[in-house]
Amino acid sequence: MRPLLHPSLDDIPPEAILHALADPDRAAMFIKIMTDGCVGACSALSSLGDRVIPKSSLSNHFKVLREAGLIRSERHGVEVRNHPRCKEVEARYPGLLEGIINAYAAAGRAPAATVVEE
Amino acid sequence: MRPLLHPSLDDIPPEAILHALADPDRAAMFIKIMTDGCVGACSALSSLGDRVIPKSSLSNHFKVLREAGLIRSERHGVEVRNHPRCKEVEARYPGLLEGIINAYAAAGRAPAATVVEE
DNA sequence: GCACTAGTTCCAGATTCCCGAACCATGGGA
DNA sequence: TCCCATGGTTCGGGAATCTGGAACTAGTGC
Repeated sequence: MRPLLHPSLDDIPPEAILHALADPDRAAMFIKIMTDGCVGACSALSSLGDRVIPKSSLSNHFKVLREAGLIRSERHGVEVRNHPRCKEVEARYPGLLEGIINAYAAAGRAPAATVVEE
Repeated sequence: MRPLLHPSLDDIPPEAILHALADPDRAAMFIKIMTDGCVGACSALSSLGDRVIPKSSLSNHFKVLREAGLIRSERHGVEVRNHPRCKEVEARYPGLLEGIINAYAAAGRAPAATVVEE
């Protein structure tokens, strides 16, 4: 089990964030992590509409979000807790997250949410 | 030669725009179209840094941008002119384009530019 | 008609994505 | 202590997507 990577926002190019959030499932996961403040991986499973996302896909989605600097994952015993890194992203790319989250909200796929709070 | 498609912004989900701009080449192309106001496909070829992008790839990139509602392409004789659809995008997804363009600018990959002007 | 330019389409190889199966790590019981 | 359940990761292979060269089309001028 290799350790969880958390690159600095300085090392993350814009396209990594765009690519991570260009997938509706990942975007939904991230929005949930953002609004809830903290989410365990499997807890997210049940909540993404009625579709069931396989564990391996979920795990991979979390990895993509993590390596795009969007979330921070910590192992707590047997489970992993995921926290948003909104403030850091906002500091590096002001307005980016807000624009994206609002876009999903405008498309009726996310609750309208204040972005920068963690 | 099939006709050029220009879907309404209402039919374009946020992920299509994110996906289109998640590619650095496409983003550079779009930023050039945006700042210049209008760009022919082959003119963009020479200007993307020192790398040479094959015509077929360019053509495909333009198609992706077009189908993401980001540009409007018109045939004028032998050449195609591409115009940005910033206003429409902004109306549908406020702040999205600005966030993305500023992010590329913050990463030193685009000139800082005012977004909504066409 | 012919040649030239601008761009598109086709297709095959490379790359990436998806997800089931197998695996690992931790925290309880019995 | 040994086992098992839980929560997650890794592996591997088929599907889907991306890339770019070659061939093609469409317009323009001679």
